[in-house]
Amino acid sequence: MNLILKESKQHTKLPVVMRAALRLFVKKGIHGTTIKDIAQEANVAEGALYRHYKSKEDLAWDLFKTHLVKFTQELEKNVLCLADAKKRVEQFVADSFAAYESDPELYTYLILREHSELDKYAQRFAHPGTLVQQIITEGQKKGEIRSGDPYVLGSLFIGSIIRVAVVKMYGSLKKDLRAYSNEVAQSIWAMLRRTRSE
Amino acid sequence: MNLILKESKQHTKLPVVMRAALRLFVKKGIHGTTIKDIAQEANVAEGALYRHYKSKEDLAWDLFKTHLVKFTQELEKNVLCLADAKKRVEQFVADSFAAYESDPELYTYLILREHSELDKYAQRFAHPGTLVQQIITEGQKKGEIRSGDPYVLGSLFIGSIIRVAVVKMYGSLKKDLRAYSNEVAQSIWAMLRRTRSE
Amino acid sequence: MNLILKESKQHTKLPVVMRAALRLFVKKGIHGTTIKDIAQEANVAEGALYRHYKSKEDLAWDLFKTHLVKFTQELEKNVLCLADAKKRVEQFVADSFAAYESDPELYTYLILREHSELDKYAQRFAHPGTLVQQIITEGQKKGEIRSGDPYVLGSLFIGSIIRVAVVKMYGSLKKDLRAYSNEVAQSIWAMLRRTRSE
Amino acid sequence: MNLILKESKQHTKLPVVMRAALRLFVKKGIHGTTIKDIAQEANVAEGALYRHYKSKEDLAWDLFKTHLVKFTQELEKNVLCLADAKKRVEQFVADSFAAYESDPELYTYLILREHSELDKYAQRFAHPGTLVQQIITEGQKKGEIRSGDPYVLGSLFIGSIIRVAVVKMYGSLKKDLRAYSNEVAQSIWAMLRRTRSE
DNA sequence: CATGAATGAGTTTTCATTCAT
DNA sequence: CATGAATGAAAACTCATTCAT
Repeated sequence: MNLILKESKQHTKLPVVMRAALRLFVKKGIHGTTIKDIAQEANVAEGALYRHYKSKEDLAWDLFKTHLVKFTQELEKNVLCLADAKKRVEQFVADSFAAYESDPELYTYLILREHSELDKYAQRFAHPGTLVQQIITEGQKKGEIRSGDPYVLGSLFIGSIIRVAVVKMYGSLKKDLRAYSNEVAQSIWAMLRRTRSE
Repeated sequence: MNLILKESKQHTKLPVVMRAALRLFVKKGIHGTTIKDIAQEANVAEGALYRHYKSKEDLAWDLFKTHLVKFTQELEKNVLCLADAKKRVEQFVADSFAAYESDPELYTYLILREHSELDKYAQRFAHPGTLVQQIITEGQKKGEIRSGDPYVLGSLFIGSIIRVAVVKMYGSLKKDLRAYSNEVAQSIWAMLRRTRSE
Repeated sequence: MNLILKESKQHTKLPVVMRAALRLFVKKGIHGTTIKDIAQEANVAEGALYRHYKSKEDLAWDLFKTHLVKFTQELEKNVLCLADAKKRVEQFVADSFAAYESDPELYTYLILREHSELDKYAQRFAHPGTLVQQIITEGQKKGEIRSGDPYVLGSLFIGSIIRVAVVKMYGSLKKDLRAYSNEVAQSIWAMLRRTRSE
Repeated sequence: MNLILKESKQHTKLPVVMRAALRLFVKKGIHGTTIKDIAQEANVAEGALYRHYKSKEDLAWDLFKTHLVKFTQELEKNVLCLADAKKRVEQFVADSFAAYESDPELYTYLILREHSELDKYAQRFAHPGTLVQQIITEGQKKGEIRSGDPYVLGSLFIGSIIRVAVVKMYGSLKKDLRAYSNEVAQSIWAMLRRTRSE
């Protein structure tokens, strides 16, 4: 039986080695995690990892890319079918928080790594930031979203979401993130919407 | 002559070794930077670093702690003397962006703090998040800021600021961050302020 | 194949790395021996040592402790079954010299224990000195051994044995130490036994 | 004022740096003691040591040689003027213990180092072992001391003395060593003297 | 296909010694 | 002469990767 690709029982979808690596990457960082650490956590021999991943970096990158791409695609699918900018924001927030709660470890990894070594590679791929830019520029064209540098508006949008997840991760927020979806979406919308004064 | 603690010419205040380490930590990460790298960048021998820092981790942590504490204190000094919540938000944003522009390398380091260890220790020290909590809870008491979980509101507040800086750092924002202070502050305020409907 | 724990051919019982370390520790001292030295002497890579020993100190201490404990246990087994104090002394000396000749390198290491740290730890373990105290106090109770501070008598006992081994080690004694067992035992007994005058 | 050669106040005769080095050498071994350690203990700059000693090894060796030679000469002066073997043994023991008590740190150093790196150099110089050999061979010629390998007899003689000092050093003997002089000398003599049966 | 001991290059760290002040 | 920062060579130690079993 293939020990490496066997799906771990505790969560859906991640092979045991990926799960082990993920847990450790989140806890100690990619560089701070050794192959030996991963092998022990996964109850697998060190050498076995190399049958499936070219290197530790490969594993880290694969884990990052695969799930960021997947998440981005789901987000696009759910968001772009909506016409209304406000609805899009609400959907984006709801999906993001739902994704976080479906696998906090995984999304913590995607979020934390977003500011790091992996970032430079990430630029090449579709990621939620791209979708946010699209929501904003289309919303501005339609007069739903106020004028302003789309990167600034996008930062308020994405920064808010990321930070809520980070604070949850550090334990200051006790409830399931989905409980905050509406409040957060309304707040973000308050920052983005066109006001009378415009 | 003390080569290590001598202030580097290119920026205010940072000793040459700190400056070199900072530059490399931001570019390649703490783990990705070797002692040899730092020594070369600073034009000193490797061993010289150990006269001033117990280890590389010690240097990284010292760099982080010292400046985060300093920044937090300045922020508190400038913000808490203001009574009005809106003014406080404006001052907080303005100071944050001014700080970033005074030394983008340093503030990038403080923001990214890639090393998860740092976060753990960071909990023990005052940091801007604490101040944000204070602004929000005091504002709520005085009826200036809308009700809601202070950690959620704080996340929207701080997340927005951090993200703007990160996006600037990656090059998507071309202007000096101070040019965005007012816009960002107003956006954050739009989201925090008590609305008629309450 | 485990190169480290594989028993070396030249002597009984010691893994090759232990043997190599032992030889070098005796010749050049613990501090004077480098990991590289040991690795070369044992024909393994430097890194290989760390799979089995946490550090050089760990190896040195393990080598010391393991064999001192083992030697002490054998000594106790052979000595305490004898009732007569004189017989016990004879057995102690004979066993000590036999042990030395079975592996002069190893027993030289145990005797020299140059590393003062070792002594500190050594206090926690049973060692031949403890047995000597027992022989003396029991002998005094039974009137076989003269009165006097047991630590003084024990020093005469153990000091004599150690010194004979040291002198042999330095080359001044040519014969196998076992050839001197009887003479040394009788001499020690002459120092310990109760005399008429008491 | 010369800080290095200035005699320390706490004991007679040793310059402060020697005293500091001695204390540390005894506590942590020569290799375990760094120049920085010595400089701190002596309240002197690191570089200052090199004005008086070529190197740390030089200092260690100088400390060893000077005092071992001096002690040996005093011992010879006091012992060789006596004709009687028994008297010589008594004098030897008394002088040895008196020396130890006059400066336990120094004599501990001489004794401990006797089994170590310094030993190989020590062979070139007169040391107490040589005197012991002389006492024994002359005593055998005159029929005062029993026959037997002089190195064996010498080992019993010297080993006993050294061990008593070591045990005192480790704290098991509470009284001043001079209180044991007579007992130890008589014991050694009991073992060396010619018996009727010969 | 799994194992885990061994490798060895790369890193961190130490510290005796030098030397500018 | 004293100082102590700097040097740099030599250690100690780490760990991704390989490979014999």
